[in-house]
Amino acid sequence: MQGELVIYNTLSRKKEEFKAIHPPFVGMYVCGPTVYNDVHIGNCRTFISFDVIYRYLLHLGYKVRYVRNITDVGHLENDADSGEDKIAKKAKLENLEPMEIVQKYSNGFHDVMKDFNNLAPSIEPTATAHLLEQIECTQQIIDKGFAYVSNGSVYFDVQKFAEQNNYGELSGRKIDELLSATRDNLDGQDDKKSPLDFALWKQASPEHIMQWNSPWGKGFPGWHLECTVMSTKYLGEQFDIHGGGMDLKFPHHECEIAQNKAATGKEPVKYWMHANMLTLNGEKMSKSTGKFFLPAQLFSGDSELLDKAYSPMAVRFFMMQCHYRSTLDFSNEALQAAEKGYKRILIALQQLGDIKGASNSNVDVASLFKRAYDAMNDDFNTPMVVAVLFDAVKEINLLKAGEKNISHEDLSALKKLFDDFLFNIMGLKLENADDHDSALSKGLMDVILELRKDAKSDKNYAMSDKIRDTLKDLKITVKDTKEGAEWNYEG
RNA sequence: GGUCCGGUGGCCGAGCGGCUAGGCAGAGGUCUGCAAAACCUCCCACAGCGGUUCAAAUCCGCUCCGGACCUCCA
Repeated sequence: MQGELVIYNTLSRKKEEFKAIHPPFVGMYVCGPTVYNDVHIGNCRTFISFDVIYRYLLHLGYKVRYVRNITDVGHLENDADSGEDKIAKKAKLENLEPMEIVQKYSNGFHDVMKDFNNLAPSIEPTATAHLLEQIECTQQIIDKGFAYVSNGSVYFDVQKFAEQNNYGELSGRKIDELLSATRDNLDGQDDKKSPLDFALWKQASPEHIMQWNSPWGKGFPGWHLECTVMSTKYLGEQFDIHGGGMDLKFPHHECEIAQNKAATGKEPVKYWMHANMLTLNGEKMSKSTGKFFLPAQLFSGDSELLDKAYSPMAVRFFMMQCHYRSTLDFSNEALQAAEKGYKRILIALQQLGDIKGASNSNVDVASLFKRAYDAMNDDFNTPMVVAVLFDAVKEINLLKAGEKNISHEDLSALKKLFDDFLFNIMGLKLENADDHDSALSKGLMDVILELRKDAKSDKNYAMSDKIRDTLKDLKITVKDTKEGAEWNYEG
């Protein structure tokens, strides 16, 4: 393979060499969305980040089972809240069945994932389809003595668990600190022994629509439980990678570990990975403040905060220019910069097809490959890969200008560099490719450019400029080069 | 309040002890009927103040500023 892959593990707070538990198989679980609303672009960043990770592992030859759940049980705002859950609320608002809400926003989520060219996960389990397993797991934790029944609900006994385990190992929290932080927040938590305890099963009030039978009465599962149950069901009690957004680290992932260890006594996950947030004016995108974009708004430009529309691939490329563990600030200026840069790569790539191989080569393609692999192996450093690709673009332009030579072998290797890293690993794809490549467009453009060429040789520049300007209005750019005129879409 | 991150050139962002990040924007030049593109050159950044070191954007301390989590959240 291509060097050693190193991954930053949140659990150890260090970069660690990646060693699959059962090579060549890799199990990866990523927390998916709760489908009570449209996913916004911040949500998408996490899934794009893990898509790249998934793609790279596949590229390295691993057989990856990628599980990403859909949370279709409506959870409460917090454990003290006894009213409706989010899905039920939304259902009432839109006058739909809760399961219609689930379907509607699941569909929307899938569409958006497709827009961004994310690969589908291997398994996409839903919480409601795993209620039996969740009830079993709850019972198991009760049997082990780490949970208690209280008034029709079941709570995880955090302090009991912490006597023998390090609760807080992932997020770096200490029980005492957590206790002091929540001291003045005790209202409505009478059922719990301690404010730190979290629900495994929650009793449903009669008006609560989404509820199921259980040994403890009618209710619904706690939020953290589904991921514990579905990850171990499909990936085993111990698996390689668990991912999610930074904001899930505590309490969600911490509770998952606790549930797993309480149930099986084993440390469930070898590498915990967390993708950082997308910010807007330096602050996390959030629905409550109204500071966020929906993908649809981004693609249409329909928002006061946007100067124009951006294509899904321009947005994806924009995200590739930042490391997944850093926050990324969203701005028109930054997005436009990414859009232009991406376009430059695509144009160079298109021209790569016209370059002829020579007998000798003074383009060091091997070193470009090495740098790209080194970057990916260093905890998926995509911004570095992008820098390498821009260096490759420069080489292409020099080749085109006849200032460098390349052998046939290196030429196909150079093409492979882009196929591998830009398309297969970073998951970019061509846009408008169909239009540009259609025989009709090509034929028409050939005719038009031929006419323009005639005008030019007659020194009828008024005519040739008119043709160029008119095409410009149609978002087709014509450039005169030594080899004749070239054309491109948009800009 | 507690815990934890981060402050890099006009903008976005890598780097994290010595070696050019990169993109976008800007300036000059080459080329060109003119444009555009491309290429060349320039724009020598690391919040502030101390310290460690032969050497610090990179390590340590303090100060200032921003953010995340501690409740549902990607």
